[in-house]
Amino acid sequence: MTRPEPTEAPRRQTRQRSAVLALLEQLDGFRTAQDLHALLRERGEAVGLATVYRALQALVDDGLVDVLRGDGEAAYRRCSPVHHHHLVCRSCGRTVEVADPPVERWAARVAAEHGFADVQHQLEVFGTCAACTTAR
Amino acid sequence: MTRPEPTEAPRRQTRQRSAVLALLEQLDGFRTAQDLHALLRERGEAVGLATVYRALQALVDDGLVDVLRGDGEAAYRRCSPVHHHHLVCRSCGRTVEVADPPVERWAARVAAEHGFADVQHQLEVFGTCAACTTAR
DNA sequence: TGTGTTCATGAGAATCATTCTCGCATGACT
DNA sequence: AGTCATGCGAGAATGATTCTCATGAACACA
Ligand SMILES: [Zn+2]
Ligand SMILES: [Zn+2]
Ligand SMILES: [Zn+2]
Ligand SMILES: [Zn+2]
Repeated sequence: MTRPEPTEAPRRQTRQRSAVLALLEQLDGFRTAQDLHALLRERGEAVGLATVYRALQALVDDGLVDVLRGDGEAAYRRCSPVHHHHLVCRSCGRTVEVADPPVERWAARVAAEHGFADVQHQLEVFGTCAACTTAR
Repeated sequence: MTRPEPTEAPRRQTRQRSAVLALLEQLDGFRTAQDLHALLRERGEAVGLATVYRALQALVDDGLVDVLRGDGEAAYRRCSPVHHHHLVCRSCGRTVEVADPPVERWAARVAAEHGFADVQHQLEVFGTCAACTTAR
């Protein structure tokens, strides 16, 4: 998924980056950069919007955060570093990480059958969680 | 995937919409709206950019075209109306439609296990096609 | 702890795809 | 042909993301 990164770029520890990561740790769903920016401001840990974007990008590069590109804006979530997919509530954003070994093999096989190399895949499942279903 | 559409909106046939669909029929990969707009202009079949976007949106609504949201811009491709996924060359855009019954069942099952309803999923496989691999 | 080098920050401008506005043109139907 | 709802196009507007660049802060080292 991520490249081998021969030159591990040094990452400087700052209040802002810590704040972004700490906030993500407390949330259990995907959130947009703008949402996170607003939340940080509410909590007094003000961080510039551009910096939020930069911090998120760095976290994504480091494999600590997953990004989901929906219709308009991208959403970010603190995730485990092992390969997995998501089951996302399209109403409240609540997310469950799910693994599926079969689809991993399937993707590799079907790609090989068609002569494709350097294969990646993306799989996301969307639905309405139990809480949101009963709440309506 | 698509909503029940109680009032099937009538779709008026115009030169522009026909041109967009005809162009898509000739291409075998995903193309952005801007690309299609440029191609139409080159071929003399000039169509306004806003109209290209509107035509594509209509085609998507009608299930004739699939849309792929990459990093920045959305890409469109004439596709068969039956449910399927894509194997896309990340270099030249060439695309193969692939079906995978197992993942359909898996998605439904894992969603149910977690209490999620009204489930959808999106699965795309990216790679470098044989032609692009040898060409480099 | 002081000092210098280097990278990070942030406010606002810039970018860029997409959508909206609105006056005019053109399909569909009688 | 006549009516009328729709579609068209040029340009403005929108909105998320990125860039600019002067200032501030981390970090390595003495
Ligand atoms: Zn929910
Ligand atoms: Zn996977
Ligand atoms: Zn290719
Ligand atoms: Zn499927």
